[in-house]
Amino acid sequence: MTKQEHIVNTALTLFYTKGLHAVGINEILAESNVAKKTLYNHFASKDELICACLAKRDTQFNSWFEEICNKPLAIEVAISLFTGLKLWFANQVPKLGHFNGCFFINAAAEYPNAQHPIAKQCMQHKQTILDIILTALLATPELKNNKVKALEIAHTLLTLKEGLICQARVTRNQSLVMPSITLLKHITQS
Amino acid sequence: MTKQEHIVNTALTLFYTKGLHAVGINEILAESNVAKKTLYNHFASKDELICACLAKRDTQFNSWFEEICNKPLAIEVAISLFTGLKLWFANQVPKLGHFNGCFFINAAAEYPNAQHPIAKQCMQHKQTILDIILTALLATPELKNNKVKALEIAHTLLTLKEGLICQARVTRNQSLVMPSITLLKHITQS
DNA sequence: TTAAAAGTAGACCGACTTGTCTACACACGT
DNA sequence: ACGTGTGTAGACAAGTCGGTCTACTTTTAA
Repeated sequence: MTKQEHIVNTALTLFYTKGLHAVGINEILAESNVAKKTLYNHFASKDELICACLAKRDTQFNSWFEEICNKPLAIEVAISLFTGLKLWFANQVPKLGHFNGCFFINAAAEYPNAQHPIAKQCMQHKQTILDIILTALLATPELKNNKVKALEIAHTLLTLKEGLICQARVTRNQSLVMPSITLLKHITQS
Repeated sequence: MTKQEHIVNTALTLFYTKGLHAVGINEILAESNVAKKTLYNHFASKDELICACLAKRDTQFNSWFEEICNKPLAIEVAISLFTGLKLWFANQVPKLGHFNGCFFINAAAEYPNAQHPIAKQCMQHKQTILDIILTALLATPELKNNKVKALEIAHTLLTLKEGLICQARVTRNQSLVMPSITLLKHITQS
């Protein structure tokens, strides 16, 4: 593992669990046992390090999310999504780390200016997630010829996903997934 | 208006638009034209001021939210909720200020420790919102005798609400409400 | 073997943080 | 008229922040 990767890994864990403003450069250095000069050799500023962490989390999360969504039928995509989320909330997805909400929503909350590179990267992540869901839905026989409906369902699934993450994050309650699942059954019946 | 109220109003606006850690005491003082001693006469610490702001936002938001939910039929509660959110996202609800997501979700993102008073207050707010929705649903003829289903729908509506707020916040896209509404129509048909 | 690259440890800088404290001004009820 | 709130203005303390820089050591590749 490169020094650079090691720094990003340590920083990502700290940023994700404590927040962006709450974690200082010195804490990252202490935790990773790296000299300050080394860090600033690889990253021009704290913001740039944060962006690298967002990028890392993006690939990390998306690879898990694509697995989750890769199901042959639309209803299975939805069910798999919710059961996957439930596992994540219960800290049973090691590669995502200890659950602390959506890193990108948390980050966006700390950088409200939409023009800021960090905010832009968070926006980009959400678009990618929508694309993953949409691609999965369009690969199913039910929806491959109905792009309009597929996009509508993808939006709805995304909304439910974000809502569940936020609720699990704030209220620390993991049992909220069930209503969404029964809801889904209603949709697919019609 | 009391000095204390004036300080809370100014602080709330700044905290909501810029984030908790991003706004310092001095900025609040400069913006409100108040002496530092005055502020610390009313609030023992910045954390206590933040808690006062959360409390203020809580009553402010809940009063709007109760209006929104106060509809005779369950389907109208849902529709009113979504159209209300859409208005909020479009900055057409003056009493809620310029839209910047859910203040409590944003705050919780900056204080991940669930034992922290600020985090607790955010949790409490979400419970109150659930209660408001549930009360509104239980007041309708369709659901007044079915508390189980009312609670299930309340949870689903809450999830959709949080999801929409987060999406509107991060992606700055207000047109996401429609899929949720068509979804709702599917439910009520069954 | 040797020169360059990349690492460590940590002093240091200026700006900013929360919070305290002094010195003074004004308003109000007795 | 006077004392007691409550307010203002701002210096100050003590610490943290991101970031730079020096001096030295280790690794790496030609």
